Amino acid sequence: MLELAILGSLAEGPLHGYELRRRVERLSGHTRPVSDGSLYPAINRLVKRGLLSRHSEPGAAATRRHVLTLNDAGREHLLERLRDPAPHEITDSSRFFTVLAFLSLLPDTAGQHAVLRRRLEFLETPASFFYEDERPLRAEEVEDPYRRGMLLTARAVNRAEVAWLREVLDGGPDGPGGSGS
Amino acid sequence: MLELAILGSLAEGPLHGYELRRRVERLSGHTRPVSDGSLYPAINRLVKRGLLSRHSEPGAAATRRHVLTLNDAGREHLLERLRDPAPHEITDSSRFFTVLAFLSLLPDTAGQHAVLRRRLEFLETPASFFYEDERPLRAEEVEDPYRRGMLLTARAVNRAEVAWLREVLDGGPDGPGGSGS
DNA sequence: ACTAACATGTAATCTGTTACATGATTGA
DNA sequence: TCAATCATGTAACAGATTACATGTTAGT
Repeated sequence: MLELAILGSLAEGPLHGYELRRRVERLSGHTRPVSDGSLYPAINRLVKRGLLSRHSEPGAAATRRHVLTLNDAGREHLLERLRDPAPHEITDSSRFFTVLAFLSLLPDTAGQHAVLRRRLEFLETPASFFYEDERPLRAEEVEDPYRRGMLLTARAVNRAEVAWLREVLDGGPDGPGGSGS
Repeated sequence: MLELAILGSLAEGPLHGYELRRRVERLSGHTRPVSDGSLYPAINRLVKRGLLSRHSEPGAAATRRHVLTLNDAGREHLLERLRDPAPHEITDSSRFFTVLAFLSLLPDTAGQHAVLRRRLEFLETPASFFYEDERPLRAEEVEDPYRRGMLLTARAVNRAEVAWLREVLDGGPDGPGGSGS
């Protein structure tokens, strides 16, 4: 996931590691710090795979900087990942949000909407959080007050995201269905 | 985090691994599968640390079962973790929800509310998601439609959880402040 | 002199995933 | 007989964290 965030952040322009870290942290609202020990090895993996180019530059205020550029192979790889996210990138909210942050990079609205539809479908699937033994769980039947809170919060989250997705997909100002699938 | 979920699930009664997996998966609304490769090693770590006791039992329909029991040391460890969660267990929603699922195990309302207050304080802290360069980010100024969606969804989530926390902490039917701190 | 921000890395360790490996019972 | 469910584990690998390690520049 860090790798996707790195590739996406570099799609907007070259950055060096230190600045890249800030961009990636901003994606999570600065709630998930990115450590040196995960950032630099991730960068090196991407360079080794030929997705990023690295060239040195005299540091602005300190040691030499390594400016990272997303090359053609990297851009292609990024677009493929965005176009066809893995199941857990649809299912896990924090991963999905990383995909969403860069979804505009896909050149066609149809491709963007296809991803949003997968998320919507997941959110509307019975059998997850709100379901217990094949039937919907009602807040009143959860005796534990904190588990009730989990349920209420999860419902609110679900409703808000579903409403937004529906609006974008067929109620938005661009007209229903976007470019279609 | 898996370990906390295991300890918490066993606090309600002894279980064998296979059943335990289902309980743990239920906590995430069945959106995060727990693999054998994470479950059994985690159980073994907890047994090795002396937090769980394991005794064999003839399997109901298959191989022998290993019934796991949370022992005194395990219960004590669990209560300590619930009473004083690590920073990222307050900050990271999915981790916080795991804590929340078992928070009722803390014997005093004051201790429970202290944890909820930490979460509330975090959610109300400016400088996270909604903030950019020291000032609140407004949805209208986010040009990217998907990033705008992230912001709107995140706000809705935040509002719902803050409302629930405030209600529990000082507007709930138990009266303001619980047992106080 | 010291601290913060800039700047990049490695090593040990932890936690998790996927794939591999085994084996019994129940129902179609 | 074949698939599903029950039941438990290991091995290889991936990814992240913390701590360690180094070095500059700017401000107090």
